[in-house]
Amino acid sequence: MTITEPASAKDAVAALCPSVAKDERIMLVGLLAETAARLQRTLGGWLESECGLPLAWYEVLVRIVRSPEGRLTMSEVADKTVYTSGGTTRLVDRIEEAGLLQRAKCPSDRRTVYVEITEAGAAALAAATEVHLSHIDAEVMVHLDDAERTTLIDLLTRINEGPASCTA
Amino acid sequence: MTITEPASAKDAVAALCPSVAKDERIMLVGLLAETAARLQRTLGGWLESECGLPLAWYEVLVRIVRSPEGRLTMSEVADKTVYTSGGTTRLVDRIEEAGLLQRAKCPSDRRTVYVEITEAGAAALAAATEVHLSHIDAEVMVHLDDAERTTLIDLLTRINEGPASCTA
DNA sequence: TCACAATATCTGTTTTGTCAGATACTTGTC
DNA sequence: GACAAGTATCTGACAAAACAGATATTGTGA
Repeated sequence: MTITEPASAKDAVAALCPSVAKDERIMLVGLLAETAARLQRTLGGWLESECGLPLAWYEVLVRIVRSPEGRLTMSEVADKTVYTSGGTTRLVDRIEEAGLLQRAKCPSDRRTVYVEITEAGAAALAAATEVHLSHIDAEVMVHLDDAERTTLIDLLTRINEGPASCTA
Repeated sequence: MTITEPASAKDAVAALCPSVAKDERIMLVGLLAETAARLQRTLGGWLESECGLPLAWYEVLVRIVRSPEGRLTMSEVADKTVYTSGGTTRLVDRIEEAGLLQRAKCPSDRRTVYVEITEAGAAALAAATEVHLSHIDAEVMVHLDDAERTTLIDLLTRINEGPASCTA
């Protein structure tokens, strides 16, 4: 009979602590999730309450505008927003129903559906951007100078680019 | 009568492009969301398929182990994981039902509920950590050297710390 | 050309999380 | 001590997203 009865879970935890709790790699992944979630909560809440535009919709509209063709396929929207195909269908359904974007046929491949922004969507995006930027400045940019912002974008871009792209 | 009929939405988009599509601040917020979501998809998928432990559960367990007392209140879990209080109640319900953590009473305040890890939870956490770390190394750390990882943690930590904490 | 694998999107169902409000407890004031 | 205000957690109803599989279309090799 040992003495480990009362706080055995705590002992197990103590054994874990150095390896788990302080590992920078695990901290980084958790911190990334936490930061993104917190920004989505705060910035998204303000954007929606002040503009009536959910942040998820904003992200879709921005990515369409950003694209070279001014339109994306459903698959591209799904990939860029990291939703499943089913989730994308329904998200686009809602935004389309609100009149901010529209589906269009692809003449060369009848499976493909293009997603384009409407005039109302462009107007909503422009109005929301002004509000959004002011909140980003107040909430995020006060913590970063220009060089740090660029660094952060660079590091995140590299993480985001998936499996190591180096060949040699 | 103007000539703006056919591609008027495109014109509106063109007017937006410089200000919206290329603004580093908006890119940063979108990139942060995208990166976090992508990692949750990939790392979370692997963790769950190989260990049966959802990433959201892992994050809760890690934060409990990381805490000085080895336990958190429901409010603290909610704050650290960026869930609502209701969402936290249900998340903790599920993890508790799986036997990986347990609620405990707070003697000094009967409203407060402590959340502690169980032996099974500690074991699951230890097993999952090994798997999780190998995937983090392969998916994330190949893109960053040690200094960059530290920089990234620093920048994210500052963003995460909410409203500017400077006083003068 | 026909069968068959691959691709793009959509749908039925279930899980997950939010929101608003309920409940239970504590604290400060009179 | 009683009351109002504040705090911590939980619950009911709803919305959003995942998962698995269906449907339609395209590309490919015998």
